[in-house]
Amino acid sequence: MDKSKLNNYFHSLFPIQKEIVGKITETFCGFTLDKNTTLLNKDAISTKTYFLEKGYMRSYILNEDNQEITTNIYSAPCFVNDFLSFFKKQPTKVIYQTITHCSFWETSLENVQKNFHNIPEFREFSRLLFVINYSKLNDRVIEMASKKAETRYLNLLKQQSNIFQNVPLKVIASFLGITDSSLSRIRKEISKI
Amino acid sequence: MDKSKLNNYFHSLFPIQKEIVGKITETFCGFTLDKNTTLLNKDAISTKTYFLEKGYMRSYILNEDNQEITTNIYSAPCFVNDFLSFFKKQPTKVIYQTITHCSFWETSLENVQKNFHNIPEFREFSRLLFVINYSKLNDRVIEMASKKAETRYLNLLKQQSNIFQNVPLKVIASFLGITDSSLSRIRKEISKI
DNA sequence: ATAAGCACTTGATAAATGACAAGAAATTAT
DNA sequence: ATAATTTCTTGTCATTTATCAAGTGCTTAT
Repeated sequence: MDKSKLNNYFHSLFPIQKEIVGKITETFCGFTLDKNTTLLNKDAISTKTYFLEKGYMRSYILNEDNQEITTNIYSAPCFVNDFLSFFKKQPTKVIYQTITHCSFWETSLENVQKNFHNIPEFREFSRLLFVINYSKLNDRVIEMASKKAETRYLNLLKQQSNIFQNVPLKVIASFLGITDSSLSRIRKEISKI
Repeated sequence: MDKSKLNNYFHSLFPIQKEIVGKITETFCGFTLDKNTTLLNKDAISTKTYFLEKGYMRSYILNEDNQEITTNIYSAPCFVNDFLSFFKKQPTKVIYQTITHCSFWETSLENVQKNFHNIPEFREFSRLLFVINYSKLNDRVIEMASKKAETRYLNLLKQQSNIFQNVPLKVIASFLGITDSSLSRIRKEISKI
C-alpha cells in the first residue's frame, strides 16, 4: 500500500500540505491490470476515478468500419477519468484499455464529492486538473486543424518520446489521425535526413 | 441591468435555486462590444470570466505564415473563458474577438474564487461547465482525427446551423481545419445533390 | 520449436485537400 | 452612389494522405 507516487502527483501540481494529501488519498484503493485489458468498456458508466501509477494505456472508439480510433494515450503518472461519464453518470463513448501491465489507484464518485465539498485544496486541485487537461486537448485540436501529419508526429516525438518505446506505432498513428502506413512513410522520410 | 439571460443559463444546466443564482451573478457587470473588436488579446492575462449574452465571437491564433486559425466559435448564450490564462494567470495564446455586436457579463477571478469556495452549487456548476466543455472539445478532436472535411462540415451544419448565418465562411473553414476554397467546393458539391 | 497472429513496411494508385491566382459578389467606407 | 475592401467562388495544378495488397519480421501461444 505505498501511495507515495499518488501522493507525489498532488505535490507536483501545486503546493499542498502533506496531511491534506494524505486525507485526500486515504480512500484510494490499488489494483493492477495485465496488458491489453479493458479498464472501462464502451456504454458502461464510469463509477471511479483512476490514477495510473505505472504503465501505458489508451482510450479508443470503433468507427463505422470497425476500425479502432485511439482517442487518447495515457502514460503514468496521470489521472484517467472519463469526465462526462463519471460526473454526469452517462455511458462512456470510448473504451479504456491497458497497453502494458498497469497499476492503478481508484476512488469512487462519493469520495470525490466528499473531498470536493469538504477540502478546499482538493477543489483547487480538481479544477487545476481540468484546466491542464482542457488546455492540452485544446492544443491538440489546434494542431490537428493547422499542422500536417509530419509536424504532429515530430511534436509528439519531442513531447512524449517515451510512448514510442511502449505503445505500438499503429496506435500512435491513429492518435495522430493518420493511418499506420502513412506514419511508417513519415518515419522513413525523416530517418533519411 | 437585466440579468435574466445570465441567470437562466444556470437554470438550464442543472437544478439550482433562484436565490443562489442571484447570489452568484450579483457581482457580474454588463458591457457591450462592437463587431470585430478584441475582447482579450494574445499574451494578455485574462482577469475575467465572460458570459456572452448576445452575439457571436471567436478565438484565433496567427500561425507562422500570419494566417488566422480560428480555434473556437462562440454563439450566445455561453461562457467564454480562457481557462489556462484565467486560472493559472498565464498569458493567453489566442485572441478573442467579436464577430457581431456582442453583449457580455463579466466577473473577476476574486469573485469566482469566493463563489467557488463558499457556494457548493457554484462549485458543481463550475465543474459541470468544465465537463461539458471538455467533452465537446474531445468530440471535436475525435472528429478531426477520424472524419473527412465534408463530414465535419455536415455535422457542424446540423449541430450549429445558426453560425452559418452569422459567421463568415472563411472563419468556419479554418475552425473546421480546412481552407476557405476547400469549404466552398464542399458546399458546392453538397448543393448538387 | 513451430505455427499463428500481429505489427510494421513498402509499392502502386486513388482520393482529399492545399496553394495560388483571378474574378464575382457582397459588404463597408467615403 | 461610388469606390474600396473583403468574402466567396472557381480554375489549374501540387501536395498530402488514404486505400489496398503483398511481403517481412517480430511476438505469442501451444
